[in-house]
Amino acid sequence: MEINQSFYNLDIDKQKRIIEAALKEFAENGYEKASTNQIVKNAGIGKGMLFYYFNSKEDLYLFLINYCLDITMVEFFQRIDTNEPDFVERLKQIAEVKAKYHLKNPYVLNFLGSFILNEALEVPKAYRKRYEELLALSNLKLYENIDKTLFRKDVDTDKALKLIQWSIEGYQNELINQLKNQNLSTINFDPYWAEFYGYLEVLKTVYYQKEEGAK
Amino acid sequence: MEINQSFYNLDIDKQKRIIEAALKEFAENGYEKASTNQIVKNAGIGKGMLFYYFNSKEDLYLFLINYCLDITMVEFFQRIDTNEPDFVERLKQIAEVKAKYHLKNPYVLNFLGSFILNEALEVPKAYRKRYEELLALSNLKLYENIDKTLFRKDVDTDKALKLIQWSIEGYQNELINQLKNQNLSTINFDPYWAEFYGYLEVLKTVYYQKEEGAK
Amino acid sequence: MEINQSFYNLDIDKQKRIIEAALKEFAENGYEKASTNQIVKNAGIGKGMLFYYFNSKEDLYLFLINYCLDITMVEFFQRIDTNEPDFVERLKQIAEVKAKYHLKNPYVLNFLGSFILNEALEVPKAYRKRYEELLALSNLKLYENIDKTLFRKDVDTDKALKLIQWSIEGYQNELINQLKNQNLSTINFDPYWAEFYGYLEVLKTVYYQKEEGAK
Amino acid sequence: MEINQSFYNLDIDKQKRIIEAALKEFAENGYEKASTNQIVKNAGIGKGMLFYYFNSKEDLYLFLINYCLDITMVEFFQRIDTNEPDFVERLKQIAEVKAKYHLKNPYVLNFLGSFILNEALEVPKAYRKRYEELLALSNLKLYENIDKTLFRKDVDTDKALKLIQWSIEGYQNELINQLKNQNLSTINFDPYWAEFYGYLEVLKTVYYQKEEGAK
DNA sequence: TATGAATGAGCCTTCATTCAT
DNA sequence: TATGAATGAAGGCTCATTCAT
Repeated sequence: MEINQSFYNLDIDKQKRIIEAALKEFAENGYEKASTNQIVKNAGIGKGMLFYYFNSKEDLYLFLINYCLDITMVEFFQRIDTNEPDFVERLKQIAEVKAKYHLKNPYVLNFLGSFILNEALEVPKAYRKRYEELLALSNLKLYENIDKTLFRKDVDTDKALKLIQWSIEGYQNELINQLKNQNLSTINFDPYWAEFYGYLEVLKTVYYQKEEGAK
Repeated sequence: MEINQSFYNLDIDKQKRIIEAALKEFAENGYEKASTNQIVKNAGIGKGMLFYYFNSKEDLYLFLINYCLDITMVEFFQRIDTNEPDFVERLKQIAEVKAKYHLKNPYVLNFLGSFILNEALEVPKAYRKRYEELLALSNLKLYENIDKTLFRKDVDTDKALKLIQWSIEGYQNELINQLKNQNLSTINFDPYWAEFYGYLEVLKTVYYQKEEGAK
Repeated sequence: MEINQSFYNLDIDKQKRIIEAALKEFAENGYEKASTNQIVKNAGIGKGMLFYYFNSKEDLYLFLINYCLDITMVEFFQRIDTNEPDFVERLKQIAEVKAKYHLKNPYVLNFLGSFILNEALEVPKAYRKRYEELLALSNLKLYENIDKTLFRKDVDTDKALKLIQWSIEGYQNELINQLKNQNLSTINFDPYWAEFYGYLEVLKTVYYQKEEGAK
Repeated sequence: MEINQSFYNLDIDKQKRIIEAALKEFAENGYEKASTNQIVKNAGIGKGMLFYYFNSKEDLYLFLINYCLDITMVEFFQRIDTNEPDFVERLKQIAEVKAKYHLKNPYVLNFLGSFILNEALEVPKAYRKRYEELLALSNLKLYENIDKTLFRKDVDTDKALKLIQWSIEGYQNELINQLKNQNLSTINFDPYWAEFYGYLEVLKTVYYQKEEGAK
């Protein structure tokens, strides 16, 4: 279950090469179809070393889950600034952090996505738990310190928060779907951000109170 | 490409057992990892029969796509009544139809989901096309004959429609996630419907105009 | 080991259809690769009947050996006229009988050929023995009543007989090889016969004594 | 298409065991029916190694074709001395070379024979071509530098050459047939050579001119 | 008799894992 | 440490044979 310490004694570069090769292979093919042969070939190491470092394909997979959760924690959640009390603005900020994180770690999100869907492998409870803790943290980051007085009074604010969140997730999913088969590095994202901000304005208009001073 | 007619001569029950076993295996494991051995074991038929009926794993998969698209057409799309002009009410109706369809055909939706994601198998264009036709029909069923005058004038109505749709999809996904590992037949869905209707009311409140006569 | 008598109660036509289908399949593919499915399809009978008549693929094969040996006896050996005392003329006659027999029973010779080569199946001794009896008969037909005085005195006549026989077999094999992939029914055999007769004349010239009376 | 270099790093003995096992299996059963299971069992190697070395059954087969053509070139054709102008002596010499080659490489000739007959596998043109080049070389080695003045004038010399060649092939085939099921290493071939030389003398007597000086 | 659906052993091939070097 | 050769279980699929109808 534990990986061999000697892995950490490798060049950082070699570690990275191995991890990226594995993430890529798992993200693109899923757990079962992923080939350890392909991984060692792409990583440029001998077949035996993969199993020396990680014992088994399964342990490698579990290691990667932890790795991705760590990365996500550091490069995503810790960068979310919870001082912004405006919920829609908060979501906007999160979207921006997420975009950077995704560009920097292209396989991580896909890998985590495939991990959630994966039912082929019996993932130990501990890993699911860590993931759920991250989800909980996600909620905290999302709702902590939000100024609910901005919302109109004639609807339940918690419901409103959820509806807004879902709207935004829906937009992002649709975008991901559209861009799925394109080369991300060649895309000009500006129009998408503009469109996104347009939607955010609508959300503010319908869910927030009319601004007093504005009148 | 064509399946063996003798399959249709089987007990309806046996046909169902085979189809369900295959849908389940594919939905849970994806095309490549799905094991025909597992399917025959779960279906309780001999090893050779699967290939006698369906020639190959691939043809079985394509058969299932068609089967699921047919089911979905008949038991989902054809039951949506487009006479209802109120968008939120329309969504409510669709949710109800979808719930029945899902309870009756528990693996179909999962399978179709896995089919969309599948990159392992080169699915013939015709199948993708049928699926896209269904998606187009879906839009028709969703937006056809909707009364846009119900919406408030200070936001773009098309944006509003999208935001509402995403909200509702978000709610449904969250629900599915929560209920994923429970035995559906033992659940009392009433509280969930109540919660759902609550959300719909909020959407009406925020996105629709104040009703004239009400004042 | 014995085939089911009911086979003989079938229409002669149906019997023929089955036998020809089986001979063709075995001759073209060899014992192992021959498909009983293909045989029943070509014969136009149900899968079960083949095994009802012949018990097993192996027994069918053995039946066909006997059948071909019988045919060969009747349509080949019995038609060779051993009154011709001139060895080369005898061989010429045999070649003509063989050609007719081959045209009438296109698969029989190929099948017998494949039977001799076959080491995949342990053919019972009895069948090999019958085949060897036929070979013995072949020798009889070939050498019986031959006028050895025609041969020159300075070489061993038995050796000469063998050498002549091999020469002719060599010619025939080469011809078969050349014609292998052509449609026999479209070939004009006359030039080949002329060439063959040319070789026979050479054989007479070199192996026979100078004719007395001719001088 | 290329075989794994590691095959060549094996003990020569192990290489031989594998090659011989494969040649035997293919020669005796043909391409389709030959079982890779049988080959690995006879070669005493693990199931996966055959595919590690040779990728596929087909590539193994193609490798063997090349291997046999190489062997035949080196151990058969290159040893034929075309300085001997006497055709019968040439054939005698060829027979001796062939015998050595056959004893040293018992399965090669059988395998090549089965390769020619093989219709199951679409053998790449290059292989057929190499084989045909060998056949062409064979003709060269057979007829090059032959002194045709030795032959009697009253028959066509080319016909005579063919008839002689067929006679000798016939003798060899008959011999092979007779010895087929015996253990070659225990046979004393001397009497067969004596018999063979006897036949050669007859051929000289009948096809050559009477020697001038002898009279 | 006659059919063809049903079975399961065996086919070639892949791949995670082990181990000699 | 590091390699990659070696193993064998499992994969999809075929096919002679049996059996319910």
